[in-house]
Amino acid sequence: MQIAYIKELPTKIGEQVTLRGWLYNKRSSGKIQFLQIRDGTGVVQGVLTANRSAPEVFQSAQALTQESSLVVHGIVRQDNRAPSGCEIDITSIDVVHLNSEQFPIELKQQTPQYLMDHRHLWIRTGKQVPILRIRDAVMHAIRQFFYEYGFIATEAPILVGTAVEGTTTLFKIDYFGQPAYLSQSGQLYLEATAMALGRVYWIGPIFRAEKSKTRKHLTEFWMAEAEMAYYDHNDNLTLQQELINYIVNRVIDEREQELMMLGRDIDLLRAEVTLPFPRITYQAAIELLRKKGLEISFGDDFGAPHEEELSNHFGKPVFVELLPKSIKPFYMKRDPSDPICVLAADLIGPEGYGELIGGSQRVDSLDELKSQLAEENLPAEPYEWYLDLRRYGSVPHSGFGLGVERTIAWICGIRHIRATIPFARQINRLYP
RNA sequence: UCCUCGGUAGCUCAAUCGGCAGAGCGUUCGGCUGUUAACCGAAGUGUUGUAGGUUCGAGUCCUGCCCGAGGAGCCA
Repeated sequence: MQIAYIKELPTKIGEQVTLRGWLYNKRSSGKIQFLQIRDGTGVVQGVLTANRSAPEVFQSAQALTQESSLVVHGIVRQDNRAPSGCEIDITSIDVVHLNSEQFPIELKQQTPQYLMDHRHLWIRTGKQVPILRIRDAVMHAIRQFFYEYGFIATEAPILVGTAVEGTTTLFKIDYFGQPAYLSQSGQLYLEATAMALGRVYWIGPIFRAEKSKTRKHLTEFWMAEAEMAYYDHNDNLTLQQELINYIVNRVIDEREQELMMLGRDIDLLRAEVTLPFPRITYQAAIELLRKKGLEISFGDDFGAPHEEELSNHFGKPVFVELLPKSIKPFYMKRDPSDPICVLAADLIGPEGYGELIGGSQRVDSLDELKSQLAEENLPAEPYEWYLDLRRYGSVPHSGFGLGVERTIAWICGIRHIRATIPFARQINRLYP
């Protein structure tokens, strides 16, 4: 008897198969039992009837409890009543582990706190499996995109001695008696690697000790960062929109069933990522927002209502570019035609998912970098290695960072970012 | 750190003006051959977050504290 995964059952109609998984749910009508079996690839309904199944098999099935693990042998049968188009007529069941205690997650509504407290079990149920399968596809699509474009996968350290942007709060740790921090960005290191390898990327964990308490923030999250030698601001934006377009289309191809289980409007998603994405200068965005009655003036950073308004106005991911230097970090290159602004852009996601990407062309001259460090009151010494990149073979270069969890939340159409990662770390959440 | 709302059975919630602590789900038992969060019948389930205060009487009103949710700021 062949071992099969639930996802591939539609191609095995009429065949005898063995499934290895867990009991998701059970419904029984006395002489007929419906067993919802899951194995991580999907859910299928197994059927047992009193007069066709062996009595001992029928009886053992009656004793099964939610989330008990089992190996099921049976024959795949096409059935239009089943959501996946097929069912399995069970011939025998090997119970691997019968749960004697009640499974803590009910297939009903529960509070976010309860579910997050039981995250290790919650991830087995409902929408959590499709979400995590979509996360897998997003991660894979990012790697595939960069691989196809000839980028080199690289790494940046997680333990660092200096802050990248100075402003953001860092997690401080003790490193053999000297202070160290958990990285809030791999960017500076990727700039160095890009000078060695040309075009590089990585997907790595990022740590921010901000006491943010919103649906868009985690204290530990994943960022896909890329850095490209000889790319200018425009090259940067072109690459970014192609990446987003690629990710979304790949996920639709590979995880259409999961998106439908989440009730995602796939046509809308497809329409949102048609190229090119709109581009608006910061200056024009301010004017647009003021025209719409929002309070904001030049030099202000966007708040949530501003992002949402821009997002709704365009109905697509939108680049806001040429932002004031005053609200941006020291490493961004000034716009030669308007030195108040920098050659940077934020990509605001549609449907209110906030900033998906932040990127910029980097300062490439030593003097300029030194003076911008001084402007931010940052000491030069810890950045000497970074300054070296401008002393030896400096070239124009650009890069960006993509927030992986926000991207997943948008693609899934789920409101809160905490469900897009197996174990979210938030201001009041370090367990499980 | 700030603002708003909340904490009652294992879970989700109700409890009118301050007057006997309730229901659904889950669980257990019984019934049902096509259920999709199955359904029907029966049973058990409480330190009302916590510490005080007001009152004949507090889940309900007042104060402090704890915890949570949403949002702000900051950001991806």
